[in-house]
Amino acid sequence: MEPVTLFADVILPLPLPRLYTYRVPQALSGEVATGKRVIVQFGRQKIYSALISTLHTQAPAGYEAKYLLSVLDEQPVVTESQLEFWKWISSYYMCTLGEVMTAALPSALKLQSETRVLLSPEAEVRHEELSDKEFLIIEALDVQSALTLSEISKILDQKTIFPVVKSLLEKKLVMLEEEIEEKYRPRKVDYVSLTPRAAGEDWMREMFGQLEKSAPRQLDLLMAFYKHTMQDRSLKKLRKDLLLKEGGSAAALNALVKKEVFLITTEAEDRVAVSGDKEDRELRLSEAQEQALEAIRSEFKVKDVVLLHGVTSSGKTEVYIRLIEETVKAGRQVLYLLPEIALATQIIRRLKSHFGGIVGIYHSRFNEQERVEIWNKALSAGSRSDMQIIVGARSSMFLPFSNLGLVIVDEEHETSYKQFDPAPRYNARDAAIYLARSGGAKALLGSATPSIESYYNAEHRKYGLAELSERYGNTELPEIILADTAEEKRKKTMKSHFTSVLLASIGEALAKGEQVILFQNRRGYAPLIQCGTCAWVPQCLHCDVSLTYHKHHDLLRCHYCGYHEKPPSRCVACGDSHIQMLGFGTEKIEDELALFFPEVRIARMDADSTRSKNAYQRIITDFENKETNVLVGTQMITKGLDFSNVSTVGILNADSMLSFPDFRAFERSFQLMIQVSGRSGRRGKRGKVIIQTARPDHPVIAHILAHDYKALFRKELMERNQFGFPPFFRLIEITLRHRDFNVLNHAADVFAAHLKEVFGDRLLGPEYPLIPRVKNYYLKRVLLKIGRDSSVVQAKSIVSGLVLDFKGRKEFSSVFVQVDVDPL
DNA sequence: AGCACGCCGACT
DNA sequence: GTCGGCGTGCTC
Repeated sequence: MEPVTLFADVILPLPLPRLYTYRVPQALSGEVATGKRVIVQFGRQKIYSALISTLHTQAPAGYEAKYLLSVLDEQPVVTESQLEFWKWISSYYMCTLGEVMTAALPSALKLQSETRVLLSPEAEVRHEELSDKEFLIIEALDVQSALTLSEISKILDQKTIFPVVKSLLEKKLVMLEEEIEEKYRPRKVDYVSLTPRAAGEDWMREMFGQLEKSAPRQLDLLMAFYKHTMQDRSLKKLRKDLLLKEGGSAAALNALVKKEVFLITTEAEDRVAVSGDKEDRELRLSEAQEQALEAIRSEFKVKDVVLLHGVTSSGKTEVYIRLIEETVKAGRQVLYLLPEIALATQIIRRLKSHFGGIVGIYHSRFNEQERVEIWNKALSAGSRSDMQIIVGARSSMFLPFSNLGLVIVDEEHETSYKQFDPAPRYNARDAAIYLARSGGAKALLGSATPSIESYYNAEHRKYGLAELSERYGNTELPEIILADTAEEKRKKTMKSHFTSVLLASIGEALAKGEQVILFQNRRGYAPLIQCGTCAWVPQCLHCDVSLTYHKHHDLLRCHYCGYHEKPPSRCVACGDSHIQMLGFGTEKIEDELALFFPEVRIARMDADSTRSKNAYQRIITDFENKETNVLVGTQMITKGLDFSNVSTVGILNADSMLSFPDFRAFERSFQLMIQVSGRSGRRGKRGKVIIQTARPDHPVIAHILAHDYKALFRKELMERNQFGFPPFFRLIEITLRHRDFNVLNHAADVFAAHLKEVFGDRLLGPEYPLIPRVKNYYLKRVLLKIGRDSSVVQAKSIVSGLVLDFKGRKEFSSVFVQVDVDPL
């Protein structure tokens, strides 16, 4: 029978809109399968690892397909249902499958070749025929057998190296090689065991005698080995490094290997081996928690998604643990999503102590090797009890689940669930719901301050709803006190950025040995420095933003591109030396507080102070252990932290949040303030929250005072309906980007005009965003509002078509078009 | 995303 | 004159 030729449509890890078709060589036709990685050549020389999306026998028309070079995997590394999920993300969030693949696969599974230049074996170098540059390369190749293109670029100190390489190729002096290598390497551990010969007692006795006389060090080593294997008879081998640590030298060990006493074997070892120790503490639910749990269970009978609205410190985690337990018992996997994993050590600790070794953690701070191991464990978890529970940040939803039973999205309102850059610009909360549905699993969203969208869905019975309105241990909700900054300014009772009310409360708490959290949603020292005479403000060279002053490094810094410069001693515009600082950030609060309370230990937690790997953990531990008394921080301190001794929380500037120019500003302000407030008061003691504001009668402040989420929800809903925002309308935001201001403006006008033809007044813009220039690119933006009654799918396909058309036009081909579905 | 081809300015 | 800059188009 004539064998049929197979063709594979593959996904390349590149932002390309289509799949590419390769011919499967007969020899590999038994090895290929959907979800396996293959090596392909793409373009003139580059080699990539691509992923097989589909196999078929349809030879492509119009071009000759290249052959696949090899198949990398024995078993698929991506499951069919994952591919399905990838396709959904790519169509819903309007990005390419390659972009999804790039985000989803650990990068150690994505391979790319590097071009290396080698000396040709038949090369006859005649130096007089070489240019200086060619000579430099040949000379370097004498020392080093191969050079990468970037190394050559360094040697020549120039970017364009191809002409030189090309000329060397033509002279047949060098050749090119594409090097690709598997990045994942299992960790190897050496073990020491006895050779079969050494197991015989007579032989061994003789050996002892010999060693005693001539090689005491070797004898010591042998004795150390015996000490362990005697203690535990089942032990046949010892880790080499541990054995050597007990005082043996490598030389002695090698000698014993040579004498055929010891045998060294190498085994692969897990990096992410999880300890199985769990504390089996019995989990006791309060009556309220039991009721919530029951509500969730009964809602799950009729709904796939349930929203758990539980006030701060109502003990949502215990409810989650129960549900996880039930799912695991039923033999299914659980995905527990957290907005930012680095901030969730407390929750992980609790899960680990309850479930032990079946909890796997996956997040961006793990190294590549560890991520591949977790990936592989999850792949095989269907059959084993490994990694039944995965805790992770948004990227963990891309792991290969085979039998997902429950997805928990904790703090579902958090904006960090949305990936902004690069594509795929997905919202992990929404994608998780799709993931759960498609796998027949349930999804549980939890929050003390649900997003308006989720609560709306719950009210309209799209989701089920469960409530937990009582704090655990019956602690009362904190007392909220308003401190009117406008009034205190008038009465001159304010000290810098602190009202007398706040200062008094801080002093009171500290005197009682209690801890204080201060929240200021702005990092740095002063967001603005300004010339007192001419109002000149230093700006970033690459972005249209003013620079923020950071006192610690004495630098003005751009929070968009990282540009920084020394602060000027006099005004650059008028030469006056009267430079003022306006506004304040966490750094300044920390500084000033030290003046009012010189004996108090203050810690600061923001993006600047947690840059190093363990800084975050250290700050938390110090605060937990009461090494520090006051914690000053940005929104970072609102996420998933439980402290038992905090009695007082201060919100330094509520107004800056409320006046943020965005339709979600009120929702976001409410969420942030309620969440920080929730950090105060524990163990039966009522906490206290001081909100500093110049607008004490602001409606959002009133909702916070009353702890009334539903009132905020109603009010917001009315506004959203009136102005055409989610949940009534879906948004698609399209940003155009170009180096040239005029090109950008023209492009934006043309682009918007096209969209307007179709969408009419549902299209807003083009407008400059808040920051109209970032990293030397000018930006312009249009916003598309799609009503609930019209088809989003259709709208998206129209937009995609227009974008493609637009990109095809020569004058605009250099304009970057970025589409963001459901932007935040 | 790379990477090659092709068209214009500052230098041997 | 060419070298080397970057804009444009293609990759199965």
